[in-house]
This record gives sequence, structure tokens and C-alpha cells, in this order.
Amino acid sequence: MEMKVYNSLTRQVEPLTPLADDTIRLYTCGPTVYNFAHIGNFRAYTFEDILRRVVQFNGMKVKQVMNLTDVDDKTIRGANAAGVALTDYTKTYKDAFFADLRKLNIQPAEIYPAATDHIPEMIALVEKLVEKGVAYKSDDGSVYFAVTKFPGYGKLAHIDFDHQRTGARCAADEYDKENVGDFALWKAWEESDGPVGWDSPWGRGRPGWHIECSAMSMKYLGETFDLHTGGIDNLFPHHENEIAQAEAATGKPFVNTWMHCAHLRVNGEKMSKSLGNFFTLRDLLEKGWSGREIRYVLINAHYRQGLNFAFSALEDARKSLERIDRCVDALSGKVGQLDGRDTEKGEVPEWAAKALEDFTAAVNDDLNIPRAFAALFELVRHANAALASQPPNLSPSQLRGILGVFFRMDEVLGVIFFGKAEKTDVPAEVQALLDQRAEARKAKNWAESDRLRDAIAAAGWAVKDSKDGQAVTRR
RNA sequence: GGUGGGAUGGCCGAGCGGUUAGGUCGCGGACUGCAAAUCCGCUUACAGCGGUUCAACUCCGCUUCCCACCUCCA
Repeated sequence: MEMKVYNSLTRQVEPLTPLADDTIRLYTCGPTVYNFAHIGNFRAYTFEDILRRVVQFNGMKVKQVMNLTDVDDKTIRGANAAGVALTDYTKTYKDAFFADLRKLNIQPAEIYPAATDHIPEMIALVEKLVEKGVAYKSDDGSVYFAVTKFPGYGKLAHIDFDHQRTGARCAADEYDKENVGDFALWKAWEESDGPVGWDSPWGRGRPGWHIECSAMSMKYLGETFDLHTGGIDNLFPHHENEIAQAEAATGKPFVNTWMHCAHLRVNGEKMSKSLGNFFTLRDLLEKGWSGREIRYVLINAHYRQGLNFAFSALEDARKSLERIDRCVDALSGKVGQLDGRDTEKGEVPEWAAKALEDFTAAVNDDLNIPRAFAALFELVRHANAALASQPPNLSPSQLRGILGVFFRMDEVLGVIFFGKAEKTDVPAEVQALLDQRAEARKAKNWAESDRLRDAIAAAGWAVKDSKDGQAVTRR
């Protein structure tokens, strides 16, 4: 089955096929490491994680590059305010970012280039643009890209610049530019930059924001590559400018497919640092939510649709995951611990094959994860029904086969087998109560059984009875 | 002003010109000593007004409201 995605450039759903080598070359705009990332940011990173997982699910390889913006206005301001070196300041947030990615079971990219490690590449690209006559140096030593010299400017955002009004925001930044739409490739050093700066053919300064992505993506993925993604707010100007910089320099198409995810909202508004209405991942973990539950919420809405964050969604996620866990645990409880490879030779019942087929169709249809979850829950429902039937009608081979479908689905979702509450050992005193209760139940002494259940609950454990005996879980 | 995306059952959230989305919550039933879990059933929704069509939540037009981008932003 063919994987299809929505291309922002053409505004159409198109097949995604690698340009070369069976490998999708993917550039994903990463964080500016001046603060802890918030869960709105992580919506983009989980979207990109789902994307790369679906590519792999379809048997293709992925080479993903995610940049780390470690020099810009905000990082410089933060470092200088804190009186520390820029690299020390950003390291804290780089480390935090990677820790957060692990919490959300986001697969690591193949390469995480930092902007400050690629200043020479950026200078070389700017020089090339100056040589080609599409960039110019201003009096203060900054270098700007002249958007009127690049005919395709606006093709990604589909903006017709001849009919744009010049708003207050544009005028404010107009100092040395020939045209309000021109953007900085290189920014001349200013007093407020303090110790931050690099020597260049135009004097001391630092790179503009957009140039790092053009320079680093082409360095690691080639001058033309498959796929480039980011949040919808990056579409313009950031991605538009990346195209201008790259294509003006190389004369080749920069990127085949552009994908953008919609924003996470809170109380109906975009969650953003500038609005101050954000939760970091850490905030939610401290409130007792797991990375797994947060991941579930972030992926269980279509990526091109706005998602309104609410704690009730986390509650729902917790309950939904418990339902999946109970089913998977019941299946694996009958065949012992397995990993994905053990399940490959199992027999797959028709309803499980249908669920996998629906799941595959959903993820290949522009990453429709909500529909994929619907297929997963159909699998759960059928499996529960089969498990409950008397006499039991699932063979060991079928149990393995069904679990195999769960493993297969989880290659994309990353939420079934990841971060499940680990089985904690039952303390001796609770075990003693359980043993007493088993005795009482044998004697059909229900009053004593219920008393012991309350006692066990008081100790922090919940006991449930089934025909296989008592099961305890931490409350 | 320009551009794009929305408004779906108590809540979250898919979808399509005719056929159950799914989850969660609530109600009823089965099972169970009880509870939990599980299964079955129910609460059968598509902002408003027109239009096209044998048929519209789905297409078209208008109206109302919401969100985002238009040089900080995932």
C-alpha cells in the first residue's frame, strides 16, 4: 500500500516515494534552546516521529536531520542576562530537550546539528548568494537577501507580494533594507550581543535565523531532498526563506514535499511562550502524568487539525491506555513474555488481519492516527471477546499472532509497549493479606473477603478477582 | 485587507454524497457472592439559512462564530 501525505507546496495529498536509495531524507526544524520546550512544541516533534515511523512501517529508510538553534536573539539575551557563555547556557536546554524526547518515546533523528557548529557552512552559503547578486551588504555590515531577485518567492506560502499591505510589524524592522520583505542572512555585531560573534567577510556578526536550516539541511541531505517539516507557523517566513536561500544558491529544487502540523491550543488559543499560556513537559510530569499518556494525547488528533489541550484529554488517554494494557496483558499472560520477533510466526485471525489492514490504510492516508487508533480498538474488542469466550477458543499460535499485530501497530504508535507501569513487587504484608483472603474465599467467607479487600486497599493496592484468582495492582 | 484551517453526540475526536468511526463519560442487560474487568444494547450528533441531487454531516452559496499566518514562534 502506498503512503500518501499532504504537501503544503502543492496543497494536495500525494504519494511519498524516495528520490533515491529507498531512503526518505527528512529535515525537521528543531528547537531554539533558550528554554524548556512546551508540549505545543512537542506536538510538532511527535508528529515528525509518527511520520518517520510510518515511513519505516512501509519498509523505507529514514535519514532525519533535526537542527538545534543555539544562537539567536533569545539565546543571546538569555546567556548574557545570566552572565554565562552562550554554549553553557544552551547546553542545559539541549540536554533537557533530549531527555524530554525520551520521555515521549520519540525516535532519535540520525543527526542533530547545532547552528554554532556550522558557521563556516553558513558563511559560505551567504557568500554564494552575494556572488549571485541576490544578497547585498548594508552599511552596518549586515547581509540581506533581496526577495525581489528570487522569482519564486512566495510559492510555498502562496502569497502574492504585489498585493500585500505593509503592516506596522513590517515597518518596525526596516532600517537598512532595500525592501521590507528582505531578510537577514548575516547580522552585524551589536553591543547587546556581548561576547557572541564570529568573524566573517562582512565583519563580526552572527547568522540570520533562516540560513542555518538551508546550510545544514543541504550539507547532510543534499541540495535536493525529500521532505521538510515543521509547525505551521514556520511555513512563512521561515520555510519560504529557506527555499529562497537554497534555490537561489543552487539553482535546483530544494525540497520535494513540505509538511506542517497545526498548533496545540489551550483555551482556544495557540500555546506559545510569547503568550505565556504553556505547559512544559516537565510541568505535566510533575502533575503525575506519564510521557506515554501525554504522547497519546498529542498523537491522537490529526496533525493538520488544531488540538485543544485539556486535562480531561489526559484522563481519557489514561483510561484508554489501561484498556489496551489489560487486553495485551491478558493475551501475553497466556503465552508468557514475548518480544515482537516471537510473534511473527503466529496465526492471525481474520478480524485481527482486518484491524491491521484498516490500521495500515489509516496511517498511509496522510498519517490518520485517530483512525489508526479506531482500528486498534477494534482489535482490542475482538480480542477481549475471544478471550472471554467459554470454552477458550484462541490457540497459542493465535495468541502470538494477535500480539504480533499489536507489536506491528506499535511500531507506529509507540504507545502500547512503551512506558507501561512496571510490575512492582507486592510487599510482604500485602501478600499476607492476599493469602488470607484467598483462604477466606475458598471457604466462601465473603464478609472476611471483603474486609481483607478493604485492608488491601488501605495499604494502597487494588485487588480484583477473576477465574484465574486474585490480581493486585497499585492504586 | 490578504491567505489558510475550523464549528460533529456530556467531553475528546475521525469521516464520507447513501452503509457502526473510535475513545471517554452516563444508562440498561449478561457474567460475578459483591466489586472490578469483559461482552451486548442504549443515549443515534454533525453551527444557521438557502441551493444542487433520487439521496448532503459530506458538494455549492450566503450568514454567524472561532483559530492561525501575513517577517520572534513547533
